[in-house]
Amino acid sequence: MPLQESGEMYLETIYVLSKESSNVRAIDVGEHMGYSKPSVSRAIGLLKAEGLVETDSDGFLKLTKVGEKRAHKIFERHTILTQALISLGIDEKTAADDACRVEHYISDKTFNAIKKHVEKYSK
Amino acid sequence: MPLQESGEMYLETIYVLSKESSNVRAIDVGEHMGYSKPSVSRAIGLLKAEGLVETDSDGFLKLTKVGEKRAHKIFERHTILTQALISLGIDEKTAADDACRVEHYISDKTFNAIKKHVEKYSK
DNA sequence: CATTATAGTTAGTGTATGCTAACTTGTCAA
DNA sequence: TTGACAAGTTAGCATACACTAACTATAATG
Repeated sequence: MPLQESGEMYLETIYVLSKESSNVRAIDVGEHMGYSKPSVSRAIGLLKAEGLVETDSDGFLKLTKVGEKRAHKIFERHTILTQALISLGIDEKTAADDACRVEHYISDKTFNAIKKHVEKYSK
Repeated sequence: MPLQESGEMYLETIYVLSKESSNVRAIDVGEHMGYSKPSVSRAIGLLKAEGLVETDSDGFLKLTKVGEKRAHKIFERHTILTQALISLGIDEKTAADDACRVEHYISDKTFNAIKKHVEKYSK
């Protein structure tokens, strides 16, 4: 099943927090996203049901192989889109905010084209 | 109140259909969007409550001044974004589809930067 | 060991937005 | 005039996703 924007954001957050620390809990996800514990609990339950996230033996959140791949893809969209917007002269904050929404809505075709464009320009 | 994606899409559809014919009814909006009559009825009720749409004496849908302005803005985003994506080499259909989603999520800053970029390139 | 704090879950609410079923209303043709 | 169709509305349902309140379970502290 394709994730909605909401699910993708939770997944991406777990991915980002996992890069900073390998001990990521639901509460950290909630704090980072500004959501309540029950919202996070429910969302992570759905991600687990999709086989994207697991809880390890110490109770920390881990992405599965599939989840990792999925999150990586979303995160790449985020960074490339942000970069693309910055290169158009947009301030970092606005670029990141807009990228964060747009990343969930564009097709692979469009993303790849933007990516190529960014790579060409950054050389 | 800021419209959600849904409301913006209804408004934009009324705007587009109004350019083709001045006799736009709810049923036409529904057919164009692929939505049922009750969904359209409810959505248009909300747009009326926001003062963006009215029914004229013959029962046809008309945008108010404010609604027209709002719709025009959304439609401009749609056309410019589509153009921007096409100029990146994306096929028309994909460009239009992606633009149609993205148009609701980017800030004015970002849109204006993209617009400038498109205008520079098309010269 | 009891108290307390922390993390997580369960239960139930609210909003947005789609749907079907069924009703109303108005027009037009036989 | 009646019958039927088209447009629109009302009522009620489903899903997604946020919330608060309140519970459980686990760990830390005195």
